[in-house]
Amino acid sequence: MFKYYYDDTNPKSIELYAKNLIGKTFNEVINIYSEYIFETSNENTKHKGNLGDLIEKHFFHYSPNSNPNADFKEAGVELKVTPYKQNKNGSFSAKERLVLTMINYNDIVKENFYNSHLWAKCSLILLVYYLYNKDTKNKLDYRIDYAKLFSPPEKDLEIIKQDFYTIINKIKSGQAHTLSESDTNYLGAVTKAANSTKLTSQPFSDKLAKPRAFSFKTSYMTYVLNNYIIPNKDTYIKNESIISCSKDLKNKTFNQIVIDKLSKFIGKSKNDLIKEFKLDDAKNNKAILNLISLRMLGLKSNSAEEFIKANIKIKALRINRKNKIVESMSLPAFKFKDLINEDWETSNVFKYFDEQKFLFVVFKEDSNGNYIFSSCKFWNMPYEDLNIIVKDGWSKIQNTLKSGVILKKGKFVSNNFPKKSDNPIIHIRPHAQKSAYIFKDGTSYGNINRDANELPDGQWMTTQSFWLNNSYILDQL
DNA sequence: GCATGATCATGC
DNA sequence: GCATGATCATGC
Repeated sequence: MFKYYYDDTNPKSIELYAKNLIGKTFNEVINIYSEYIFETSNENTKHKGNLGDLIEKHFFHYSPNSNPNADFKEAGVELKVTPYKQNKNGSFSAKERLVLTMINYNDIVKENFYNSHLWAKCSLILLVYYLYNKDTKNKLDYRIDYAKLFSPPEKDLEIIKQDFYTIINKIKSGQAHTLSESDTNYLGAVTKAANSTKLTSQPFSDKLAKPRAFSFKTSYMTYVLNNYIIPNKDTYIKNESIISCSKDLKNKTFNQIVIDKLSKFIGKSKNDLIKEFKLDDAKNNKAILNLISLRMLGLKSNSAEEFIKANIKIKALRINRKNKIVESMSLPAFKFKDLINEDWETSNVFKYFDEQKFLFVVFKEDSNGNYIFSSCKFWNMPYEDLNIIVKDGWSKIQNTLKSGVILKKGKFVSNNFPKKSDNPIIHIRPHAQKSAYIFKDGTSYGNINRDANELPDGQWMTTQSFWLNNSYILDQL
């Protein structure tokens, strides 16, 4: 038998043994390595930790546990079995965040980073990646492709520590109930409960909070996957970094470093900055303010390592002379048939704002019509805005889909979806290259397949997306 | 003047 | 060619 063909006090030995998993499906692993008779009925297929438990039990031959120490205590190694996926364009992403350990609101405020359970769970991780495929019916047929030890690099660790204290400080100020994953950069506080109604107490407020766990964000894990796990990729490109050295993070937070870099340029006009950075201001370059923002940060491209890991989008905003933000801000387009079947907590809109951070770079129009760089700020949607106001707007849009969309032909096609004025934060609007419709009477126009998608009742409508109201964005600055 | 519907521009 | 970010422009 294969029992104990590894030294559980030695990380390298555990990793070496784990390499036996590579190229095998979970079923094959069980057939080859299990010393038990495997009973499928015992495996609750809904339990997410399931595949990890399976590897612990049938491959490493120890009992699954949920204690706060690392799985291989002597070696200080934590085992994580986690999915990745292939995107439409061929690239690979982590499928989900990596949950590390529950946050005990009452205890965590007494801990520091290095004596926390979190550190025991994330200092050295054996990452076992399997390829997720939505067409594979039986999870046991997923194939394991990588098994590798991972420790967060020094620079990442500094940011993770900052995230840890951001979360702790929010708990200390009695705000555990407004925690959100997008509050932080690499380490997030993700909701973790059997159902959304379960709540728990917090030390500095009477308000009950959702139970949460520390996790590495999906965006962070995608970077880890592509840069530390998948070996020797042909396409490997070293991303630019904003932070050159981990020492820089000892005295200042990542966010503060970014703000300081940008702030040096406050007061300069768009035209000043175009000259300064020798940019080509082609007449209709819609990305010029974004490009300027990148250059102010010392970046050549829109792919800074830290922004990818933290899921941060740079948004250049224009405030005109009347003190209005010129445009609302679009989200990725959605399909009606997806939206109508969604629940709020797993909806794309919720996920987007729960996970997305923004760096707003604000340009204000002066009396001569010049846009002047005036301020910048990191932003993520506050918990209650998302879970009360946006949720309400989202539900009403979903209800219109359920009760039936009425399209009215004219020069423009109008509809009965809730309007911008019906919700303080979000509205929906067309988002396609051209408009395209199929009406109830069978008439149609436009490139249906490219620009429209089907409504529940068989009509087709120009593809829409959610937008953040410009008035709301202004309030957030 | 602004909301709403529509479309342009860029990067992959 | 598509997805997404950014902006235009008509009609109320």
